[in-house]
Amino acid sequence: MKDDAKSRKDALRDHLRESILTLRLQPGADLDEVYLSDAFGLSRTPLREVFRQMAGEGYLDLRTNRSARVSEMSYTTLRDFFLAAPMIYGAILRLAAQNATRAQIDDLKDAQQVFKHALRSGSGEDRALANNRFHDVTGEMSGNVYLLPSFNRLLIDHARIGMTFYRPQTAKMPENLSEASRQHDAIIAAIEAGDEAAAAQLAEDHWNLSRDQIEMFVMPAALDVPLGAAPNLKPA
Amino acid sequence: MKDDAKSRKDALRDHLRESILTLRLQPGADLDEVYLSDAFGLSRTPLREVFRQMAGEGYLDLRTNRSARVSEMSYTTLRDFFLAAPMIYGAILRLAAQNATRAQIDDLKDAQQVFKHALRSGSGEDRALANNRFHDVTGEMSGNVYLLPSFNRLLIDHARIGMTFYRPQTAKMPENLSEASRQHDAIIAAIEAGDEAAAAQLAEDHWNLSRDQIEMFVMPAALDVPLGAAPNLKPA
DNA sequence: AAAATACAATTTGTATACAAAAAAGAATCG
DNA sequence: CGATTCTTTTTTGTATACAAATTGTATTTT
Repeated sequence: MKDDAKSRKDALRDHLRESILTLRLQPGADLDEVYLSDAFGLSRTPLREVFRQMAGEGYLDLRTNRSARVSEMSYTTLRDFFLAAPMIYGAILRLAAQNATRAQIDDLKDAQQVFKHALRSGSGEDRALANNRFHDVTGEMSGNVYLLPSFNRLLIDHARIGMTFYRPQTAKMPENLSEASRQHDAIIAAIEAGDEAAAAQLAEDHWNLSRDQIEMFVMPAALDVPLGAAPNLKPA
Repeated sequence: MKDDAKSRKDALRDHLRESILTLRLQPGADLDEVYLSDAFGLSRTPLREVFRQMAGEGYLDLRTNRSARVSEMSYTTLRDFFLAAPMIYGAILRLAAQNATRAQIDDLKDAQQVFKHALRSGSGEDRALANNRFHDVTGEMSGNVYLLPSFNRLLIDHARIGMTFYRPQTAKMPENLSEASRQHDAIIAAIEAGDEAAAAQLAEDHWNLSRDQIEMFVMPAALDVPLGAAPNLKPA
């Protein structure tokens, strides 16, 4: 177990990545250079290099003479997200079905095992990270350097959107999640069979499910309370 | 005219960017930190931050304990390029037609003027940079943060591919270039009219033209020399 | 003479010191 | 009081010094 500067940089990167994907660090949050360099045993020089790299990947925003921030999310980005995601992910899964290696398919199955476990017993954070890992592997499978920059950018906000909207407040949530899990299984099968068309279709289905969940959250069923009655806000 | 550290960083960035896009710095070329920091009046710390950022954008490859390199291009990437480019660029132009502002359309027209001028009297480098600028503006118009990472990555290699394959060796080259220029005009018209479908179609046409040029370069017409005769390699 | 090793020179990575800019707080004026 | 200016404190940016790793060269060994 090495503990050199490089592995401490990796530790910082992983920490920031997980914190951002799980919303432990919220969009727009300021990062403290001296605190982080202290906490991870790095001087500010290598720390700032990590910032620059993660800014390029879409995790952070850098502004001159101001602190680094977790990249923002807005309602505009939500719209842009659902415009771009089906197309990019369709292409990614198509290429994955064409190019996936045996080892990558095994990785994907492992990731799905972890995801299923997170569904049963894990927290929302575990679920988001496991889901992120699953899709990340499909990106590796596609192996197209020109699609990956956008895809990886999408995965960041996919995790964050999931953390926002997949909360146990609607009755249909667990149902949606097991449907998502079934879709993962179908994606694995399509890739393993080299079935491009099926893979592309599954990509679209997967986004429609996400969009439904978000619609449910943004536009909940109206409260069933008679006019004039005081809604019981605090259930015993 | 300021000459502070920030503007020197910008100068370095622009220099590297132009050198890479025009192939003055070839794919795989090593970059000398001390030489560059000397030449641009920066210490190595800010210089390395520029490296990290440009690596994130796809201009450079960084390897630990080894010099930074101009990002590689291979025949694999050429294939990946033509798989991804029509889809991404189609989406970009579609969104550009939806969202372009008056000011952006003026920018695009300016860029096209510069491109036309480069066609007539400029060098191949001028042409590549002007073309890059044109497409860059269409990216701005689309305004979709999820598509731009891949699109910008594509534009880097688009310029480099153009520098490689658009050389004055085939008779059809000038013809192809004026066709490209006409397509630019048509793209401007489609965006100005808000005609999404036309814009998307033009994106596809534009890539087909590029692909034709490359095919012509990679698979030239066979030399018309009778069997047994010595081809005249050095024309008087 | 070729391969292997040891040593020197160069280059990359990190820490620290200092300069410059923002933010926060104190004093002044309306 | 509230807004504004000035001063102090904190934070960000850059330069430099040093440590670690890599590359190149000379020497030794077979």
